[in-house]
Amino acid sequence: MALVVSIKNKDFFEQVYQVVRLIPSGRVTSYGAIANYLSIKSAARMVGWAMNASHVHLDVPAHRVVNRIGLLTGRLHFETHSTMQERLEAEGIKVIKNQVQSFTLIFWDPAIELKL
DNA sequence: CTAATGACAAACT
DNA sequence: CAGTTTGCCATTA
Repeated sequence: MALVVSIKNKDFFEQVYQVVRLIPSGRVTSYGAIANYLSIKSAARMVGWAMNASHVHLDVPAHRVVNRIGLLTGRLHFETHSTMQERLEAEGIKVIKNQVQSFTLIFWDPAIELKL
């Protein structure tokens, strides 16, 4: 299409999508954790950027990705401002005021879960 | 190439 | 403790 975004950027985004797809149901992770796993720890913003483009990648459960304190900062980018929370609650994750409850308990760190 | 932006994060005031 | 500033790095204009 017209918005095929240049040509090669996929490389970076694909890695982000791959990790996000591996997030188990009922678990969440943070942008920074994913960035860290991809060896770009200081570029957590890039992960969020990839999520923004993930709208065409329906396999990417972007709702399981929140910021470092478990806040659903990306909810505004979903279909509605409540889609993200509803999907999380559908997986058994309690969300109050856009904040994931027991965040540290359901936090899924790829650097740890996917380590060799 | 320069400047601006962004679904973050850590440091600072 | 809440709000502001800076760093980070890829993408876009």
